[in-house]
Amino acid sequence: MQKKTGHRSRRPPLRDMLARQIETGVLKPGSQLASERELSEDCGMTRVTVREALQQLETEGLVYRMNRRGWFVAARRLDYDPVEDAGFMRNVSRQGRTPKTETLLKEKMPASPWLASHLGVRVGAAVFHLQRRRCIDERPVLLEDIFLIAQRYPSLLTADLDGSLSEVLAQRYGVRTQRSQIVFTSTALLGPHADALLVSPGTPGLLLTRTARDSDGKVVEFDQEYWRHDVLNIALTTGISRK
Amino acid sequence: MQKKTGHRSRRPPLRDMLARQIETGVLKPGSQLASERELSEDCGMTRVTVREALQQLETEGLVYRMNRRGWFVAARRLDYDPVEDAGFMRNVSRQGRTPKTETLLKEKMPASPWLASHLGVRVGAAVFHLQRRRCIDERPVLLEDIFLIAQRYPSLLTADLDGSLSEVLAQRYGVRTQRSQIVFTSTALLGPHADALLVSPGTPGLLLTRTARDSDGKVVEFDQEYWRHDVLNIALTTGISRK
DNA sequence: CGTATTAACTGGACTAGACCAGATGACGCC
DNA sequence: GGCGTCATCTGGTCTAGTCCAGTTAATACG
Repeated sequence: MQKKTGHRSRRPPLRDMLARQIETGVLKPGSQLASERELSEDCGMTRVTVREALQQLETEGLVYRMNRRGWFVAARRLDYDPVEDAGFMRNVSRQGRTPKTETLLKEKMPASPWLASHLGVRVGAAVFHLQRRRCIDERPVLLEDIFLIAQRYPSLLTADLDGSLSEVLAQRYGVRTQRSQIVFTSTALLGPHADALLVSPGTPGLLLTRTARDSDGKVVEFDQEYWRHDVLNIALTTGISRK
Repeated sequence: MQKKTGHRSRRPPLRDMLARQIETGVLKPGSQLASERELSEDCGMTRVTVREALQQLETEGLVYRMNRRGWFVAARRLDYDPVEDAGFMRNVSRQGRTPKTETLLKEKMPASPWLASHLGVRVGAAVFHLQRRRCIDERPVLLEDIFLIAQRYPSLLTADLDGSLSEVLAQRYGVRTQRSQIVFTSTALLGPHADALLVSPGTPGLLLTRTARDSDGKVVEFDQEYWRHDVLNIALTTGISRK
């Protein structure tokens, strides 16, 4: 009449072993694990079984993989406060890490129906599309697509966009965000997003959608950020009184 | 010199097929998919491959499984605003769904070092521990562990705890939350949490940790909520001006 | 008629291989 | 010294099974 003992036999022995080694610091953040084949030989199990254990640890956020390079121990998560948003660059350096931004794409395009509804313009209106990849300590963690109403920001694409976009908007155009609507959804990273973040398609991820508006309620920017799921803690303080 | 065509062969045909059927409404929310074995025969692939496709859809949040019962199409996600938190019961019914709460456990226990630091009491102090499971439309979506300083709430465990806890605290003890500190972390649902939510261990999940304080800064409650990852959208509006 | 048994499901875990494709570094050629 | 080639790493995908453990519904028994 055993209820918890042994009845699942020895299901997660590799997971537990690695988890322990990571938590006790035997395996250090950023270091590479042994290859799947080595682990399977050492533990006397199939590669399929090893992969299951690793995928488990991946969804726990303890390890991550780089596409055909191997498995690595995950670093400490970044705290992100969507309410008191300090901007990526500032937030990352404040936590003792090294941020980097690459602009992968900047283009002018006509608004699709979906985009038009988010930006509050008519379908087909000219829209700037920026795609940026951001890294922490040289590791890609986030791919973002930013959409702006082209007419509001003449010759925006000639500006340096590797820093803070909101600073550019404020200094060159006098536009300031007053209110942001933010939605977080857990999702999977697929196709191009997975490629750009050096993860394999299907890895868990976090989608942050942000609509920023100025004091007139006009859309300043519409933003979709695809994060690796193991990089971020969303931390916020709700304050003041409420009824 | 094909770059995207065929080079990964026909990798996600089943995933795509099911995703299309779900998005176009051929498969309706809550309905059960064909069994893994059936799918593998129909599509001429191994069960391993079928499972990979299903797991992919699971981390996307399009389908979910119940532990040896089968795979089902996921329902619409719930919007949750941590800032304007209306409470689980009210929030769920407001969105046209049916909430339910079960209290699985209520006990008095001594504070571990970890708990003590979160509650601001000394190690070993008496603490109430409540464990509740909450459902939407009869489906378990959330398991929460609540910890309270026992001394603040005499005979709390005799109260009805299947409703709003904050109402009980307000009405019986005059204690009101003024400020909450909230952290969201994506994680995996393991062991007891997975069992209670009828998911298989290792499924992606969302951990919400909340520390609620009153106007004196004293801890009202400390709370850990394990959510199924596919149930929730975290939606909030950051407002008012900031520099 | 109700209850207990059981058979036919479901997914969960695992073995033992195969071949493909991107990443990397050693090596040799110019 | 610099550059291209190529063998050998890595994980990614897949086949064809096996056995185990809960779930469920049909069935037979009292």
